Amino acid sequence: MPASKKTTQAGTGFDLKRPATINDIARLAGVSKKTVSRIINHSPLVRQDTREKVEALMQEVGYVPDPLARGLAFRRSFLIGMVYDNPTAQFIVNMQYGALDTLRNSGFELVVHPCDSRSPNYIDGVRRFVQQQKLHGVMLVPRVSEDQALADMLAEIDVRYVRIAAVSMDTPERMVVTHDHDGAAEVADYLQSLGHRDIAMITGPRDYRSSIERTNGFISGLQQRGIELPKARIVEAGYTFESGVAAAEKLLGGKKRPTAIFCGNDEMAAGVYRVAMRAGISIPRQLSVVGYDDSPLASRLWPPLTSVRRDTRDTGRISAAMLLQPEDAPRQLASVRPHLIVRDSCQPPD
Amino acid sequence: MPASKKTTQAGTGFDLKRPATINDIARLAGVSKKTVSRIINHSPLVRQDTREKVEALMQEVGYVPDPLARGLAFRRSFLIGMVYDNPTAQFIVNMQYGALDTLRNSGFELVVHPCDSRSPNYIDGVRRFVQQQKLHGVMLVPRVSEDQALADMLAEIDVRYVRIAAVSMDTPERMVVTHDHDGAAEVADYLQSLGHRDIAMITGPRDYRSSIERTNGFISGLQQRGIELPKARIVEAGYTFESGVAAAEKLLGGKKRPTAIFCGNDEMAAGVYRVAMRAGISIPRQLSVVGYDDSPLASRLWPPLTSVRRDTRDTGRISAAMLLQPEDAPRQLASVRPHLIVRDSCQPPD
DNA sequence: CTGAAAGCGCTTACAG
DNA sequence: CTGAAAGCGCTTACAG
Repeated sequence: MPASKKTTQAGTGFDLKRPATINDIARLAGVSKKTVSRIINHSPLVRQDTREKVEALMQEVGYVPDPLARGLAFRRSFLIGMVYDNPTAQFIVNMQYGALDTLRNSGFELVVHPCDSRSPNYIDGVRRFVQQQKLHGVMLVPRVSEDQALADMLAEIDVRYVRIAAVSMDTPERMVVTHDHDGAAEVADYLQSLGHRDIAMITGPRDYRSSIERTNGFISGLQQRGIELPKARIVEAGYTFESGVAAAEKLLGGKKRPTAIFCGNDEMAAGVYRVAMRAGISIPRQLSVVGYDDSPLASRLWPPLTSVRRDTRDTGRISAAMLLQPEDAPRQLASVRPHLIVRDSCQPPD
Repeated sequence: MPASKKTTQAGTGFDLKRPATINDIARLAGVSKKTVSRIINHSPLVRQDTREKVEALMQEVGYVPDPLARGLAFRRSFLIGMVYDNPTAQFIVNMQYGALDTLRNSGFELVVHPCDSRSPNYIDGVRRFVQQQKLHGVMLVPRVSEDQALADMLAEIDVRYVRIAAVSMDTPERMVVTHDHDGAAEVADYLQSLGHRDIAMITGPRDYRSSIERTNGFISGLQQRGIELPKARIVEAGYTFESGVAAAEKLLGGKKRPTAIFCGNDEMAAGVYRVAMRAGISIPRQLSVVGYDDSPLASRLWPPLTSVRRDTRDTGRISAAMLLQPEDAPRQLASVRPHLIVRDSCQPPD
């Protein structure tokens, strides 16, 4: 079956079986292909009426420039890469949706590249990916976004990138900052306002910047309200459900239990729920719990989990938009702010 | 900063700043570029020693053919598209991981394309995506995989595709079948073996093939064991948590409650948990529950949910592999079989 | 088994 | 503001 074109090409007497090329447009419009090229690339060096005539023709014929040919000539493809190392599924998918929101109808497409940042040569893998595909730009999602060696490599091969991270760690035009410090501080505020004084925290791994920021934000938020978070009340875990279970067992197995626990993400909060359930500790009556991420899991749990929402889709949108901006665009750091979603997992202590 | 090559190119005296091209290889090897091209494309028409010499050189220089140039000449890119319409995040992500498992080091990359199959012109959107990018092939994930109009469009524009679906609905080389009927039948077996007789089901939407197969598989599985599933015990929902809640309220609000409920997916099972929790109905003591998907949610819930696992990552792997096979490869239908994962959400009825 | 010529559909560099 | 020539890095079609 031959490739066929649905578009009616009435008026031009033009009805090829194959897709139109820049040559067809040039011939039909009676201009050189260079002029058509200028119009494709939004060069200002085209007379207004010429531009309009050619654009009308392209519309009518359904002409779209071939990204492979353009990519070959430009020495750069029309692909945006998204590089990440195993965040939760919902986070990845939201980031992809967000990026695609801005890529849609831009002529760019999204190529996904999960990788294992603990593997010794993962940076080489990313380099091959970027260079072979001649990517137009790369989105770096936590936690690979925090790897300075990766960023250095990308700078060295001269490819644009955007890093999504809890705090700024690069030039402004390369950063989207998620302010995890503030999200955690808001939790501190909230728990204090409910009257909690003996509070604990289950943190993510200490080599994740998000984890450091959430921990420090929580500690300093409490401090500002006159509450100390003793070392013994801070347990490090691995951002996973299972590690949350283990951490909760430590915190809830002692003689004196905290009245509230803040978890570095929802998965670990689910671990706290599990332990509380098994131990017959009632949430929120005997124990208040707060998570971070506001994943779907938060509202599936019982009682529904109070959690810090991050607008991941929006983060993806913004990141992709930064990569599409012209090189000489005003360079400013982008921000996405977290905010607390209150559900039923907290109440004042007895 | 100039693009740089890390690879040492000792021995050849070859050390360009730019990546090597087919011309460099040809010149250095003392053969024509056509011969190099033959080697790249694994043509048999090359003498063994020529091949070895050139391949060694390519290795040494770190030469990789430019996919943009190859794509332009072939009139087909080295991109695989994945088209889907809003399944759960974990399902999408696993499918992507699976596809990337087989694409890794193949020279192909994965381009993602979520879409809204209820939108009137979504098929047009997919067509533009496929044609503009000159995709090498397309993976169709449920439920868009069930849309015959979409498949027809792809066949018409002559692009390879693979449909992932509950049953075969296309030529064998275009199908990966997930046998949802059998998965549901296994649940029927299991519940019957526990002694349940008054059983209910919450189904997905009736216009999803997966939903139809799971429902029919469950009904006929029960029938084979001598158990009828009355119409009143079948409630249709929307594969979402909220719709699961609503369906569970219907089933659990009546005078005589079923002793077991099979849900078309885990999200709806979580809805049953929610209603049972609120109504003080104990799972599994007073009510057994089974889900489908074996999502992470299944093991986060309390009690952990018995569910049907589908090997989604494997499905992705197989689907991508089918798209990479040569056109003339043996064409046979691929299968992925579901199986029941027993946890703590079921027990014999009182 | 190997190669010289032409072409894929665009853009860059230069000229006017 | 517009265009003719050369080139991006490959493959196809043809010839030997």
